[in-house]
Amino acid sequence: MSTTEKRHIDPDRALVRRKQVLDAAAACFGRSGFHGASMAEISKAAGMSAGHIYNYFDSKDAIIAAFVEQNVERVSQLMRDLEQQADPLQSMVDDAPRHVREHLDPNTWPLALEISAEAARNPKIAEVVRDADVRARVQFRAILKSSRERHGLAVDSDTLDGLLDAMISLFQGLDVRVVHNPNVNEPALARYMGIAMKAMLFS
Amino acid sequence: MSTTEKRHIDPDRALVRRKQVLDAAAACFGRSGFHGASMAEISKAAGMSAGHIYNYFDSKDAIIAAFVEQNVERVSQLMRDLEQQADPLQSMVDDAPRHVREHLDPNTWPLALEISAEAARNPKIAEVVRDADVRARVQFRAILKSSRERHGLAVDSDTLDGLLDAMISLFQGLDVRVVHNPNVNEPALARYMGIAMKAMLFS
Amino acid sequence: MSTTEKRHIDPDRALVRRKQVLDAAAACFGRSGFHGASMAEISKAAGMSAGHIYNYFDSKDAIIAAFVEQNVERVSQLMRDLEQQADPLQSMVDDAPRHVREHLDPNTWPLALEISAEAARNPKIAEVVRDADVRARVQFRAILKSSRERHGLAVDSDTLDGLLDAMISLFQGLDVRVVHNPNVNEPALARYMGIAMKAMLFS
Amino acid sequence: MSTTEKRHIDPDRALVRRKQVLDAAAACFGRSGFHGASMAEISKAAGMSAGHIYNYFDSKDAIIAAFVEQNVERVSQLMRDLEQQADPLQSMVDDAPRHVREHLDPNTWPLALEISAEAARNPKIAEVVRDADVRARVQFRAILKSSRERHGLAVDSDTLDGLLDAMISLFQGLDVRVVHNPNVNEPALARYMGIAMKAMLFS
DNA sequence: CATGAATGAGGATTCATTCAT
DNA sequence: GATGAATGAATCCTCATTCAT
Repeated sequence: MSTTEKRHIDPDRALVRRKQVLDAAAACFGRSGFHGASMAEISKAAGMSAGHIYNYFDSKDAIIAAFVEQNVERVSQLMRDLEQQADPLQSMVDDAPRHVREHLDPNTWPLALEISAEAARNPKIAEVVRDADVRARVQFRAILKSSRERHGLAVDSDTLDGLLDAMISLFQGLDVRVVHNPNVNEPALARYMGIAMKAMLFS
Repeated sequence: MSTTEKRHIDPDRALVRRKQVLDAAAACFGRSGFHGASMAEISKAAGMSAGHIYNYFDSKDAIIAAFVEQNVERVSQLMRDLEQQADPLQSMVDDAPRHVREHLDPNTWPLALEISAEAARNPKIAEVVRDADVRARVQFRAILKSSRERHGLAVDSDTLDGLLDAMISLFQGLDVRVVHNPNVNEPALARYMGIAMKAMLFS
Repeated sequence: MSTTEKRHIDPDRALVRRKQVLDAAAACFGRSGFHGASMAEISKAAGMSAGHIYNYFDSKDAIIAAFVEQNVERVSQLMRDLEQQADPLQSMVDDAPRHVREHLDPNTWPLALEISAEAARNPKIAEVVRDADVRARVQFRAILKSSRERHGLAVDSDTLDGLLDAMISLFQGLDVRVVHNPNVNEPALARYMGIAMKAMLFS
Repeated sequence: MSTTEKRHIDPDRALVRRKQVLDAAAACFGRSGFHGASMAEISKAAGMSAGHIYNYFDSKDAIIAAFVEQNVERVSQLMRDLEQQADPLQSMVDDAPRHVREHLDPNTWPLALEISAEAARNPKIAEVVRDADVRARVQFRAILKSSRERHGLAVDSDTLDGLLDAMISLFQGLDVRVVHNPNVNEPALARYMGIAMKAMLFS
């Protein structure tokens, strides 16, 4: 998954332009979805002619791919943050409310859903998403392993596999949940999320 | 629940035709997504001319809406099944592996995701989905309430709110998870799902 | 090179429509060239919406290919006519004026040129054109061989090769010539064409 | 002959630049045709920015026109060469094989065809091409006249008209021929070309 | 002189929808 | 009821051309 698509004389300016487009795309994608957002819509939001966008991206699909790549990188950042914690297991439980709040943020979840839905049928996007997932799981697994060892808990492969995916599933479910129930009782939900996490992490 | 779309001479035949279309649509939507599936594709799958479909549905959006409505009803059926159990709380925990398996079935999750993503941007679909969710939560809440009372557990409103959404979130997350990690370790995941559910349901 | 592109319930009507499009295309191609003619232009000339044309042709390129195929078939017809003659060699010489006149017809040559120019860079068209040329040469060669044998002239392979291509070249040159000199002195030209042909055919 | 396109500080440098562009254009036009070659392609081949080309040419059409003009001048050079010969008629016949070889050269004929095809629909190009043709015919006619007089052959206007166009036609046909039959038997063809030329020139 | 970023009109193509039969 | 021919608006994308630097 390439980082720079075209050669430009001034790479900084080009990067700014690419960001402009991706930011505009984020807004449009959130509003209308990948397929609902037209290049015209995106170009207007980016303050740039539609034709010019093609100096920075090969196609609309390339914009979608770049956008997905960018979004998918945020998970790795999360992992790095978690790594810094003294006791990651406890931190996760303690930070549950914050993470819940973030996952319920209406600027985030429509895009997360859109990405997953797209990945479900677009193999190119699926690849991006799955590669990122592999990387994130590797990081997460290492964190869980060392933390659990310190707590004297099991760290066999199956255990880590299950814990890993169950934990992530719990959070990814939030993005879906809020679509179906926008009036979710956040504190109450966070409390139970904490209960579930604690049970899993320390079993 | 907007069922009466058109007037027909023979309502039974009309119903058969509508079902034909919806079944075809299900296949096409699963393969190509709501926007990727064309009316031509659907009409071919339905063994019916494209034009004729418009005798049963006002528009493609109407087909999507009807399809979503139909899909969303399956949750209610689940609730009714659960209601029949002697000890629903324990049944849920015990049945975790089966539910996990079902949610990881590749015939199901792409559509679940597609529906959620569509609901995130199409208000009409959002309404359908949210109405169904309200109804499902009412049913689920009643089941949880009576079961937990029998177990001497708290049944205050906040508790039920949180438990409800956390439980559903956990399962809805599976549909997303499998997209990102198609090689998920199912038994291991099911085990931890069970742990999380048990902790939540009996807290 | 396929003959029927799409399936239609009424093949006759479809054929009429295809012909409509090809006739319109002929006019537009003659006026503006393959690339200069837009689908909008063609559709207007065909009395049919641009979108509808795609029910009969896969793409604009397919229209070009079909058009070329159709044009290229006329040479075979010429060969069949020639075959009927009692003394093909003499007929060719005698009919020189008529053939010259036909090649100078302004409805014909722009398209012949356009086809050759397109074949020079479009491999798909080149194939069509070359296949037709092979077939035409096979027919022409047989005619020349038997006629020359009857006249007691050489019919070795090289002789036929050279005679063949030189004869065709002479006529194909006319299409080019008339572009460069639209005021060509037709009878005078025809006379010298006859001289050249006679010399070649009977050497 | 419209040479003075723009005013430049250093006319020599400008001429060099124009040549750069025309050479690049020749390569691109040969590869992709007039319409297939983009300004971006040409500018890259010319080692010059697309924008800068517009300091030397008013438009892409102006480049095409200049390119055609330049190409079309080569015929005059041929005439001058021919003029130098002791017996031009015999020289033509003798040099037939060389001329055939040159006309079959794949670096030449695609452009000749492209030019003729363009002239068939672009009046501006048609004018350039026809003007050049008039001049070439004047030169050729003078050569033929004096040579034929020396040989005691007819030199009336009609005779020269016919001979002229038939001779040129024969050669222009080669450019077309080779597109349709790339495996042309060159020596055999040259032999028959010689036969035809001899018959015409000395009749 | 020279660049290449930026524009915007125009092109091919798709597709939901209509309607005569 | 049922067809599929027909429409036309909308979409992505290309490219000649301009212009600030």
